[in-house]
Amino acid sequence: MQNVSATKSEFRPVANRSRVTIADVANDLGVTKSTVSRALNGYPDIAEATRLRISRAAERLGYRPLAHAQAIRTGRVRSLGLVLQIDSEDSARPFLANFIAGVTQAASAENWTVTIATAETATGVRETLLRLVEEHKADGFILPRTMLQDERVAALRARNVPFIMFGRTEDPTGCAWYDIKGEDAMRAATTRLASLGHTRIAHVPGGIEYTYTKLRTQGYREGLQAAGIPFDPDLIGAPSLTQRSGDASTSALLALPEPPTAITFAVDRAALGAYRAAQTRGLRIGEHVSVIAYDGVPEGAYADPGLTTFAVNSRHAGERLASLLIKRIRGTAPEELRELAPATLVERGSDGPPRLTSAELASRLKSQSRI
Amino acid sequence: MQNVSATKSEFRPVANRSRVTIADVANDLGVTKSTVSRALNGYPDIAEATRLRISRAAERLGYRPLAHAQAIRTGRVRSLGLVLQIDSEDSARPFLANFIAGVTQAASAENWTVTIATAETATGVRETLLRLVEEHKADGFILPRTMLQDERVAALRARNVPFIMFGRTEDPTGCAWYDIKGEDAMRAATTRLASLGHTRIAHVPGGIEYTYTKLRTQGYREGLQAAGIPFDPDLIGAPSLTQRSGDASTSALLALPEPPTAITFAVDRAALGAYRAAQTRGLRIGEHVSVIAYDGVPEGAYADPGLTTFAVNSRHAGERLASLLIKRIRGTAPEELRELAPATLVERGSDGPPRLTSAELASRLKSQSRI
DNA sequence: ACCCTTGCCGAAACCGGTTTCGGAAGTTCG
DNA sequence: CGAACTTCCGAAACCGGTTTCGGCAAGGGT
Repeated sequence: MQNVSATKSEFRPVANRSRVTIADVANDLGVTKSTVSRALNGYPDIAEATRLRISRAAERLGYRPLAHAQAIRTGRVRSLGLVLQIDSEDSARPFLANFIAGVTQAASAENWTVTIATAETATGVRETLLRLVEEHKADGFILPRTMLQDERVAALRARNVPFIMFGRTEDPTGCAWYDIKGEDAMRAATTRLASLGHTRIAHVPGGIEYTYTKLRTQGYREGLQAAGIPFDPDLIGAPSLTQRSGDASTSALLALPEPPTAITFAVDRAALGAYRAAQTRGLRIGEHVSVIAYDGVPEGAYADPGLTTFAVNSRHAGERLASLLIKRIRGTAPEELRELAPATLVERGSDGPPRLTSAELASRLKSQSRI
Repeated sequence: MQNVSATKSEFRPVANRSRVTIADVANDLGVTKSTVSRALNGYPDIAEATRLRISRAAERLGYRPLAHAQAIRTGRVRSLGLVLQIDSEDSARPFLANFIAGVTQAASAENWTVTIATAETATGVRETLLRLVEEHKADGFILPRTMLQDERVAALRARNVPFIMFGRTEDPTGCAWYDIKGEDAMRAATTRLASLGHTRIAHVPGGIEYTYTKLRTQGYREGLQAAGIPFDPDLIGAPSLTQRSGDASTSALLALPEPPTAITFAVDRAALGAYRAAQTRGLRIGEHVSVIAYDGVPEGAYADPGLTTFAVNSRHAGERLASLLIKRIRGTAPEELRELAPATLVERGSDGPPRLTSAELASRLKSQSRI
């Protein structure tokens, strides 16, 4: 026997607890491993009485199959993969906890687990994804925040690895997805503002590479059209995902010769920046400037006035994504796994009838900036 | 052959791609599997030349060992477990993304993965933890937010499963940990306020069950003592973790006959509630009421004035926790795996010399409430 | 020249399951 | 009553690795 531990970098399991194996169950009953395995996995060639005896014995002895031992033969580790892109500062934060909770809960319900990884860049995400695929750490993947052209989709599609998107994409072939109808929400937001009497309604989009941004902007334009308001490209603000950039974007819109009296935001966080922009100018949100946003972040409730927004249930999204993905892994065709859910309007105080017309607002802003 | 798929609930892997196995590498070189395995795992009884040949061939053929196939013999799945408690609304949110990023990054660096799960209640967490242990889905666990008496610790200790705490606990036997010295931060916050001239300094603690709360409150009291200010139990506010409860807690403190002119908060979120409380009363944070908090949430930077706080680098915490845990799993004694790191002071505008004495503040508040 | 190490690697068992194959009983049917 | 099916389960191979054991050849000591 050679002394191995000197060079070998890793060693034996700390706890080599005598776990009950399938052989123990078999011995206890005087049957073979294969019978136990088939009984527990619901094969039809096992007598019902035997199946009962076996499952009771397994229960009694506290037998738990080892997922990775099964995996070696079945090729299935019973795990869902989730690779998150965590860039510098901003992004998906607020929902993350709930989203993960949803995913893991639905996975647990089927006795699956979730393998999570992160990367900072898009290519980093791709590499990580491929590493997990290579080592088969997960049987399928959830792809959050899909983009119009998504390299993750391409990579997984090419390798024939099951996946589901949280979001949509340009080329839907072979794609399963769950998504929130952000376009409907933005259309509703716009018509709502129009029926309150607004005619200068702006829109501040989110990150341009994402599919949802295109859809939400599209919804805004549909809303405009439905209300008979002509589209004015000047009223599309700078893309914003954070409070800070939302502030900047709003400020720019208010500096327009014909400033908007209402703004729809693709993202709550950006809308929260509008509060600051308004406050700086002595304007009150919901009176001088109406705002409707999208996401449903908790801070929106505590803003003053409360932010009217279309909330998405990200926990539920996580749950649906997990169970759809499990179905996908089990063989359901992707075309049958496409779900869209509405966002729900949370009416608070940030929208109301225009107190000033665009022209009045403009002159008020101009007089102020002279001070 | 029987038709099985009718009853069996799950079936074959979707993609049975011909992956290259250790046998392929062995055949390619005319050696045996065992030689390849030992060469790749750094056993000393393999000639250096052979090792080189083998590792090059493995590289060339694109061989990646299957973690779960290794696990069946080694008992190690190369995965870290993380069970999060996601309660109703509030809690650990802001750091979560960075924290997870840190954990997964350090794990990836060693070619490990992270298995994540969530539960809503403490007992749910325990059950989930035990399920993961039973099925050996992870080789060890990271326990965030440890409490003075923590049932997770007890459960894992009893089963001899490696773990590391993010935080400390009452009985440290067999425990490894990484933690931020919140007590030092709160002491520094208090002495800082004292040296600015404050004498009525309050403290709003966090969740009482957590170890960190006890430590931070203790730090506050040490700071008081160092400044020669007697401790007044009235100045310990109601425990707060959210903006809303921070508002309430601050309001209660300001209603005191001798209100504090400065407040230390165990948690940023709660401190953000103080802004609201102050605004309602026509008070300005950093002038009439000074505030220093702890955590370093991004919103603090955008508050007006910016929140002075002791920031914790939760990403780095995640990294350290992951690498310490891996060491623990590899056999290092827990006593050698205990790290404490300081929080770093971020000076912004929420603290300053008292503009009013406590008595003046009280009378101003009283006159106001009459209106 | 002989024995004893030592270095290096092959053969085979093993880990904990799943799956194939075939055969012994029991049933059905002509 | 015998042949042909069914039903049900055992034996053994298999999955992709790791680890034990032993043996051969080269090297070293006397």
